[in-house]
Amino acid sequence: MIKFILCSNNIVDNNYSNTEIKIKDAAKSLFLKKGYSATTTRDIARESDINLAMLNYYFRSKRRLFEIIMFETLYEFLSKMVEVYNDEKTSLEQKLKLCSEKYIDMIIAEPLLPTFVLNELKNNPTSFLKMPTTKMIMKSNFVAQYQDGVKKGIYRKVDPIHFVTNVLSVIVFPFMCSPIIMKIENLSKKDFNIMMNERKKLIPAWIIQMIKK
Amino acid sequence: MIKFILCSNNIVDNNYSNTEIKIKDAAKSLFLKKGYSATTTRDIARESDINLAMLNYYFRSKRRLFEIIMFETLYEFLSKMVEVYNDEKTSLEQKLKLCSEKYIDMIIAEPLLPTFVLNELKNNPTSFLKMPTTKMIMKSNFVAQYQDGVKKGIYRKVDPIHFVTNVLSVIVFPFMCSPIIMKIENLSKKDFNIMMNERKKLIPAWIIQMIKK
DNA sequence: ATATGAATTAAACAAATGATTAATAAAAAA
DNA sequence: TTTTTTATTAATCATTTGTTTAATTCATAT
Repeated sequence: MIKFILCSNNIVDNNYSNTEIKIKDAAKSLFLKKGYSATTTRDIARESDINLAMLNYYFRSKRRLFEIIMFETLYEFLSKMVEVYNDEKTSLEQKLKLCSEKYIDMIIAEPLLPTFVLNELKNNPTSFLKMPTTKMIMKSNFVAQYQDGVKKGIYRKVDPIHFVTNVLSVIVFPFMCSPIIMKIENLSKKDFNIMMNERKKLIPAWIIQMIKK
Repeated sequence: MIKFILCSNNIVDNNYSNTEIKIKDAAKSLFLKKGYSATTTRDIARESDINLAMLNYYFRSKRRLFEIIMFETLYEFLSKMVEVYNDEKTSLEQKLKLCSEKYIDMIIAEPLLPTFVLNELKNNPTSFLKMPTTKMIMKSNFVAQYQDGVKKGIYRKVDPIHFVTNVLSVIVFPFMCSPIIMKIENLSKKDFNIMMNERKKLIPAWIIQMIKK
């Protein structure tokens, strides 16, 4: 029998088996590290310490297992993002600070995620299409507050998509370059994370300077 | 007999055969589109319209073919980058304008390159290690000019690695998000490129605002 | 024209891979 | 307990994949 769950650390009622989680956790780890094609079903079976046949028993195929993991990962990630963007109580500047902190923490916890997602997305943009949260970003309180600032003459006017793109760029891209940055600056993984943590304070200031008149 | 050449559009003396180029061009296109693992030798043979055995005849293995292509691609890309950074005649602000224009043009011409490189790099950082140009960026005229501006009190002081990272982030990252941006903004590929071309002018201004006191 | 080496081809090989099967063990329901 | 459903296992299948081989064609130099 095949069952569906959102993710291993989920609140929803779970009567799923233990091996099902073991498979998903191992598969997610391997997919993130090596990508879809380079990960074999035997890799997953070995890593999760289950019998190879169990993968097909629970998930029917490697492709389906991948799609479930991709969906859940995206959903979890985007949900957390939208959360900050839509907080009614915080100002734009507070949001910038909050999302820098939160996103950097999130990516430090799962540094392979951005490259993985953007890479797999390129071949199969449909996964993202299904995400309800995707389009919400441009209609978020965050964007509204920026546009409000433009109206009031506080901020320079520019298409909000540029604004949002810039914020995400300076937050996410450095992680995708981590191998390069670590190499040219001779940093350990720990050093690199310190550098990223520095950026939590720097990024909000940079963005404000970028948009302030 | 196996011969080595830098790239198909190279100046160096070429007595390489036609099929060798055909293989490399097809392989590069496929590797960029699907990644190393998802690309099969038969894919490459079909795309380049050569016999499967010719791949091993000229390049000995898929892995070696990939590494040659990766090296050449990186070399070409980084060379062009360093070129702008080290121009003695231009000011920092001019360099910002020039590199925005040049890099955006480069990536529009080969939009899959950044994601491909950063993704494959994650598994195999050695390819980048071999690049002589990598470390040069931090010792470039570009960085020196920024630090000079800091000394003169014109620019805010921050570790140059942050400065360089930010510039590259706002230039490159949007391309890596192109599927997402196109989706949430309902853009065609053409529209997206128009948006990227807009950024050629915007980015230098943003960066200056970011660093100027 | 002929001989020699390079280029090309079709066929095949061995290993890897996604998936299935049939038998067995464990758990749940009767 | 017995029966029935669910979970697990080892073995196997059919393709796919990277690579090689042996034969053949092509080009060039003698």
